[in-house]
Amino acid sequence: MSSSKRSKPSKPGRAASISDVARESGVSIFTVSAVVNNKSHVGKTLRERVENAIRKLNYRPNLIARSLIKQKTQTIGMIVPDIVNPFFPMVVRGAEDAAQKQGYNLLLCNSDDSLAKEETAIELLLSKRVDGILLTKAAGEFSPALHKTIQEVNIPFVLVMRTYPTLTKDAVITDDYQGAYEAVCHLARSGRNRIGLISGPLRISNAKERWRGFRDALEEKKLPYEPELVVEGDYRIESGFRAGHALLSHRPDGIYVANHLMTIGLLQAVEEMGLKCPEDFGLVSFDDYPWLGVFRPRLTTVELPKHQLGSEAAELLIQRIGGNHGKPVLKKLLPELRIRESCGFAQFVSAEHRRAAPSEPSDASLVNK
Amino acid sequence: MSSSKRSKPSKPGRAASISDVARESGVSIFTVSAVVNNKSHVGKTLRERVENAIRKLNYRPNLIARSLIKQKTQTIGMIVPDIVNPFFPMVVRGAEDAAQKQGYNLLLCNSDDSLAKEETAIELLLSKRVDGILLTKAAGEFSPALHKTIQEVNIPFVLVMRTYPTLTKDAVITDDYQGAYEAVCHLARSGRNRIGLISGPLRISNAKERWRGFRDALEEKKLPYEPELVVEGDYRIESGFRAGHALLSHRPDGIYVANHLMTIGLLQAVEEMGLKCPEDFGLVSFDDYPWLGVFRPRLTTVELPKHQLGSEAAELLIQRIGGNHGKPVLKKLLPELRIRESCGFAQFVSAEHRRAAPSEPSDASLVNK
DNA sequence: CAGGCGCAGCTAAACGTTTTGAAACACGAC
DNA sequence: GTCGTGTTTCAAAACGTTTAGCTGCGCCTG
Repeated sequence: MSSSKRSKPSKPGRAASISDVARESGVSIFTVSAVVNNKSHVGKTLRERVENAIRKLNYRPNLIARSLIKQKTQTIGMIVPDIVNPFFPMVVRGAEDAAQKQGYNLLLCNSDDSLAKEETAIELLLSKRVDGILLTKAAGEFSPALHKTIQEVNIPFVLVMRTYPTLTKDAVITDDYQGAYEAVCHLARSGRNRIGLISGPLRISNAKERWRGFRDALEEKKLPYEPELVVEGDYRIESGFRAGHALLSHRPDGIYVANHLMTIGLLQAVEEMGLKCPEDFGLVSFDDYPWLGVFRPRLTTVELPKHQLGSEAAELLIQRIGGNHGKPVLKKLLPELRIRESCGFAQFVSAEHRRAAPSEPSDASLVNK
Repeated sequence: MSSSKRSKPSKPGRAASISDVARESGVSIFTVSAVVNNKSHVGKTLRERVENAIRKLNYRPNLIARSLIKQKTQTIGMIVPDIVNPFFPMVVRGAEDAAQKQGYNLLLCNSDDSLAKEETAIELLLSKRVDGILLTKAAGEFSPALHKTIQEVNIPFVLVMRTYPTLTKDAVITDDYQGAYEAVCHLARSGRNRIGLISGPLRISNAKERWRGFRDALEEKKLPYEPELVVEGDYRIESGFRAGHALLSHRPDGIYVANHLMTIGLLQAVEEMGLKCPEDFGLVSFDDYPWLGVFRPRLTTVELPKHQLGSEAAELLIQRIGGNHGKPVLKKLLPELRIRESCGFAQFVSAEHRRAAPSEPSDASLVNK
């Protein structure tokens, strides 16, 4: 056709580019671009010529090139300790839903709570020029260099689920203090007075908060704080098992466990030791999951709004990306005590509690939607 | 300094670019690039000058630009139905581990088993020029246009967990026929002879395979195939619950459930109906999870190598990306029957089974090509 | 001292877009 | 005829890299 001046012959194996379309339809690159991003400035006949060429060549705009010039990748990086920990899939899903809705994609990394992996992941995400990062901090402290990088680099971070003291960044977390406080109060209400705690690693912010809530609730209820009834685990099953053995040997009559995985471990220890819940001790755990429906006794738990955690974090991040600068925000989501059988007295306490806080729809309905 | 010819003044808000480093250290862009990718051609003094400048400016190579010219993004797209379905996190993790190890990242999408979302996701990933796509096909058929695109586009696909008949692409799946077959044989061995099935959606390849395994095992064991004992669910909890009610009303003495989520639903139905497992019926479920340790009775399950599924798929994909063209491969991973209590006769059957099939070391060695 | 050969380093083209500034053209108004 | 005013289209620069091809330069060989 009219390819006299510039006849870049369109490399063989490659996908069609904008200039291929331009050549095919005999217009300039500019016009094709205008059609693709449907600006209004293009005349009807040309527009149709271009659209035909696009269909014919199966042209798909190269978003890498677009990212390069627009300095936006429409991608956000998300770093979680381990997607296999059942807590995180719902958080990631929340983030993905929110991101998706606003035209962003999620680049997912697992840190295994290792500082080295975390650092590698952050560096990589920065190099890939993601528009923002959602970070559930690995246990431990940033290296000074990384800390400085994060503070100075121009892309927004939002901390998810775990705060970090010296970082002036947004964070979306659950009110872990409140959750633990309610859990322990519930144990006390159901008549327990030697209450133990299986805690997460205390250098993780939410473990610390849950510990504080535990301690303050004891104090409030005028119950003793017995150090041998507090065991620090690492949020994994095995540590819950070991902690369970250690703790139960002191015969507490109530236990609050700071996450689900450790509860699984604890329950195995309980069985090995031939103890009964709720007869021998009351139990309140954190996090609710659909499969808890088949546990016996039915576990009383403090449910955290996992999906919301992810979606609010992503929304906040995208706001920042959009240029909303301003003071860092700390958003705390409210947990919800779900009273079932593992503390005994279900009927009585449940009724009392229900009066106080009308039940909200469960997010079990969110599974698999 | 020596910026007489080209003094691009380095935009304010932006991250340092390679030309900033070049200007700072008084060398050409080429030299900086050589240092960054440590080619050997750079002299010691210059190399140090450049390295200092890099540190000083906190330079981080822009991988978007690199991707554009290298025509490689070092990113692979992964589409799963729903990361919240507990089956998938481990698969995703397997893929991420393998990808990570070879310098790739994972862009994660959820399709919710919706064809529309699946199509959108694929189109987006193609536009983002990922180097390859890991796809767990949504239930149902590709649109003709999409099917054509996938076949013709130049980037490799690997199907994960679910095959698709008319697509000549690699696939990594589990041997679902074999798994179901073993599950049902185990039920028969433990004395059950009216065995029911709660199946997944039969238009999903693995549900069909599991159904076939079920049917053939019945035949092999000379047991009747009773249509009212076969209920099709959708792999979700709620459908397992409904299917359980329907199925149990016909009083089977054995049930094989095709996935974990439906098992949870079934168990709720079982309780509502006041039935007992394994006394009233034997149960074999698919997929194993840590929390199954607290279910009573302990469930006999067919475990699928989820992590391996993801990692092998990713490795295969990366091979294809690396230019290994060749006939599409179908890789089937072997499932593993884990006998516990939910069929009764645990001791006896377990011993018998062990004699029949001397235990092999791990299922990594059982991969058939 | 000419010729050849590496080597260190440079220039410039390429990757596929968006976007700026301007050209070409038509149409009225003065 | 001149001037403005749009409208439609274009050419070229920019984004931040990699890399092919080239230039000096020093060193060895004869």
